[in-house]
Amino acid sequence: MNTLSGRIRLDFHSAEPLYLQIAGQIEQMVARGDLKVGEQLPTVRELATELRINFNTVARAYRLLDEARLISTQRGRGTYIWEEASPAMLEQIRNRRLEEMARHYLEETTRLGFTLPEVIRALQTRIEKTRSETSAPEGSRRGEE
Amino acid sequence: MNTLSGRIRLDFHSAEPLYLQIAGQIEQMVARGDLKVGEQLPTVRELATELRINFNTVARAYRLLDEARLISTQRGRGTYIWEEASPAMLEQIRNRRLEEMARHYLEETTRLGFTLPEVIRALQTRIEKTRSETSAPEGSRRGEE
DNA sequence: AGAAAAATAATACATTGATACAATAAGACA
DNA sequence: TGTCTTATTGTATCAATGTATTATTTTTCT
Repeated sequence: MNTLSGRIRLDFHSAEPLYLQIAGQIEQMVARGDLKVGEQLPTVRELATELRINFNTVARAYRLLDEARLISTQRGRGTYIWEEASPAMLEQIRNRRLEEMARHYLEETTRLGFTLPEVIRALQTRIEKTRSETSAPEGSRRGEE
Repeated sequence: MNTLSGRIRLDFHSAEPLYLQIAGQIEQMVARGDLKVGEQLPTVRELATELRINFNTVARAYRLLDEARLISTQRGRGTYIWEEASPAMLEQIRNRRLEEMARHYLEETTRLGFTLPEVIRALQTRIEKTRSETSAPEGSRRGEE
């Protein structure tokens, strides 16, 4: 039995979609401190059974919160409250990650003995490859809506 | 305590599966020469405990590298860096790593919602920063970390 | 009413974890 | 020395988890 169970109330008559109701209520619980950092949420199937809805609807709510960096969904493991729940810090963290990844990319490639031109070249190649992959096929994308 | 312990970093938020992260980082170490031919890797359970994951996930990474003839897994004995890893093969691995690093860099940054210009910009910034650090000699920057 | 879009559900899938198993090594003991 | 037992190693199988794709239902708009 998880913390969430029995604490989410769905209004099936509401104009607000179920997945938004779920996401909103979880958001509130985090804001109130009812859900603490690192805490595990019920699985999509558990919560879906509780609420008598399809687990994909719960998954959609989770994905929304995941993209907002409020929770962390991990395939095969479960979903957890994100370690950094502060909205103010998010942008800073995000930018720091960008710097970190750039630094890491440079460090590791040059440590392998590649020259700067080679490293940049590899990135360009990859960019072009990604372009042709995402434009050509009948694209399934993630960040839609 | 094995060479690997404490040198593999997992990102549980990444879209990249854990077993691929592990395999990739081991490959990286071999390409860098941090892991030498014949050297024993930690057991699947050891490494799994370190990383706080299930040992089957480590086993999967090992199996991947085993199939690629980079390591040799032996039931009841342990896993070792493959004895007959030819220089040509190491070179191949090295190039594969370059591609992988580029792909990973792009994937993770765009997953965080950064645009291509932002990503490239971050890399340029980092390059310049590195330049000024290495030319203005505060020190022998070696391969630490 | 009919078409388009959004929300929800159904199904198949990939990743991770739990558990039991098989092979090898190491030590005990006759 | 030889064999037995035990511990340690990777392997196989299946369950549990979130994800992706597609279909169906519901809502919205004209």
